[in-house]
Amino acid sequence: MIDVTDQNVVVEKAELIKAIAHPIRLCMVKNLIENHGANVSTIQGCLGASQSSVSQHLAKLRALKIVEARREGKEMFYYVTNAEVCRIVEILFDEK
Amino acid sequence: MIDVTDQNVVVEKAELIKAIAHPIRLCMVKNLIENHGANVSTIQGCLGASQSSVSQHLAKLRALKIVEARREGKEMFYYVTNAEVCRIVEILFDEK
DNA sequence: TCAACATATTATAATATAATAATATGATAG
DNA sequence: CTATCATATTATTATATTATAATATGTTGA
Repeated sequence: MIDVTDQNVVVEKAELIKAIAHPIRLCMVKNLIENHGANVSTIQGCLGASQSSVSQHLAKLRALKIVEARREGKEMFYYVTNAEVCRIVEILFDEK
Repeated sequence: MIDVTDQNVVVEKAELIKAIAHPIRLCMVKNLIENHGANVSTIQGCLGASQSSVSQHLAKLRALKIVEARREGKEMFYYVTNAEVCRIVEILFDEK
């Protein structure tokens, strides 16, 4: 009666939104969407967070394929690659 | 340069999605939306969770006004009252 | 009134997440 | 090659979340 597939989907979706359910990460994702990506120092500048903190939060977003990064010389350029997350952020910050 | 209002909005939104960023709570909300509400024993039956666990998770959802409850005799009837959350759940479980 | 049912609350222990500090890696200019 | 800049990783501690167990509250029928 309990569909295990469905259960797994719920767990996965919960993990996905958990990844953006933190002020720093949500702010990062929001800004990355608005600005079509940015490098780490820029992201850091916007928030008040430490280098290590920003990097660790980005690692979590990367782990769930919410963002990806490409190297640009010394810097890393991050951008959002998850359409579902984009839609959710849109709903959250939509001035209706 | 840093808009405190915006900061607060981000914190609030992060709290909102954090409330549904747990498998049990996400499953509850999803089912409550699909079934237009339910009483606690029904909710409990669907999940494998204990009475106490279900009740505590419902309390969190209540605290953020994601759900409300009305008494119906001995039972409590819960239903989702947050439109934003409905839209997010819709996106998450939409068979595209 | 009281037993039982449905649900909520509280306390506590287990686990997960986050912040901080220190160190490591990779790229480039010189 | 090496110093420096940009970022990542690791270790550790502080804090928050969760599950479990026990107890409390409110409702109803006998």
